[in-house]
This record gives sequence, structure tokens and C-alpha cells, in this order.
Amino acid sequence: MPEGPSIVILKEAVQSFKGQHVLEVAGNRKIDLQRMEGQKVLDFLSFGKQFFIKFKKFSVRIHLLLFGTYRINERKETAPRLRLIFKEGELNFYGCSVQYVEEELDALYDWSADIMADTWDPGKAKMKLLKLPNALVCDALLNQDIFAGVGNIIKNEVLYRIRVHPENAVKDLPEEKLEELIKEARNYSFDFLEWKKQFVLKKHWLAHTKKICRRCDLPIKKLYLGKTNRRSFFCDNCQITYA
DNA sequence: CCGGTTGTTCAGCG
DNA sequence: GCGCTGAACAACCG
Repeated sequence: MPEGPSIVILKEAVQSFKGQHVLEVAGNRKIDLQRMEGQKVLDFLSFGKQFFIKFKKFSVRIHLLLFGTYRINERKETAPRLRLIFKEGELNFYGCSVQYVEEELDALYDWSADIMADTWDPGKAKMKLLKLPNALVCDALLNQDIFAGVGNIIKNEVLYRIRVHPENAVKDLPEEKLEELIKEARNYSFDFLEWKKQFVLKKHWLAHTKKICRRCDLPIKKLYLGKTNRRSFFCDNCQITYA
């Protein structure tokens, strides 16, 4: 479910509830869910992998983490963490983190760091990367302060596409390669979005979970790399180490 | 049926 | 106070 593009799909899918009042709230999250009852949904927003329901005096932040799911106008067997019932339809969230945010969202988030946002700022991403010269690129791509919304799949696919080995340090990449990384992080994320909508995302994976490199026919390596220690799938032969 | 994971936070420790 | 590690959470796929 939950890399940035999937949250964009969620946001688009709930737009019809915008402006509606919450008639009833349920859920097993042990915070004061009733606070939302009677409130009008002013907006639905996303920042990276986070989804927000904006009310007048507060917002609700939902993070689907690894396993979170949602249903719109239908229910799963399991108990929802949060259920919002509107005049016409309902919204159910399962297995996710649900928190209130009291602050203005604009004060908390740098929207230009959201890989999917219209306001995405590649120049700013480059500046942030240059401040982390020793970070491995596999970690840098997962850094939500720089690439909010990029997850492990996007990481692996971007590095494979631009033929960069995941263990390069940021400072070792030639400048144009660093810029290509930034550009492709966004570009692949939009491919992800389209493929996910068409239910053909997996079919398009070139590296993630793959065994053989389609370029050179040699085995794809699977290693847990970097401080993030996440699965990296890459081709030693095709993906360059610059150091 | 078990093992693994598209993610993050937090406690505990040195 | 720092970074690092492991646990915890949770649900579905192969």
C-alpha cells in the first residue's frame, strides 16, 4: 500500500467527502475519536506517506505504515482503527497510525519536499543532499525530509533505472548523476502512480524482487544496505560505483 | 503454515 | 546527548 503515490490515490479517492460533516465516528484507536463528530471536513491532504484529514481547529494524521489499509464505502471483517461515517458513505482505516495534529500543517511540513507535490522543488532536494555527503544513496532516497513519499520499491527502481549502485555515497556521484537521481525519483513515482492505478505495478518492476538483470542477464543481488538496512535489489554489473 | 515485508517510533544501552 | 539496535505494531502474499 503505502508509498507516496499510493497515498495520492487515497487522497483522490476520498475527494467526494470533502465539505461533508462527520455524522458518526468509530474505531479502536484509543484517543478521543468523538472529537471529530459533527465536524466538517475542510480538506484531505497528503505529505509523502502521510494522509491528513483537515478540520477547522485540528487535523488527523494517518500513516498506513507497512500494512495499513483502507476501504471506502465498504468494510473489512476486522475492526477498523478509524471509521468516519458521512451522509453518503463512509471511510474505514485499518492497521494504521492515527494521531491528532494541533498545529497548522503548513508550519509542520515543507511541502516542496513531497515527491508527488506540484510544489516539489528539485533544487532544494539537491541542497539537502549536499549537506549529507557521506550518506549512501540508498539511505538518502529513503530520507523523508528530502524525498517525502519515496519508499523501498521506488528506491530500488530509481537506482536501477539510472544505473547507480546503492552503496555510492552522495558525495561520490557526479553532479549530473545526482541531478538525475532527483529527477528520476519524481519521474518514477508518477509511473508508480499510473501503474498502481491500473493494477500493473508489479509487472513493471525491473529490480525490486527480481532475480535476473534484464540488461545483462546476470543475477540481481539482494542485500540489506545502509543505515536504513532495507532490502536493496541491484545489478553489480550494470549499476555503477563511482568512488 | 511459516516467513517475510511498500514503515516508523521508541526504549534501552554504551 | 549521541547513535545504534532491537522490539513492537500489523496484515497479507507466496
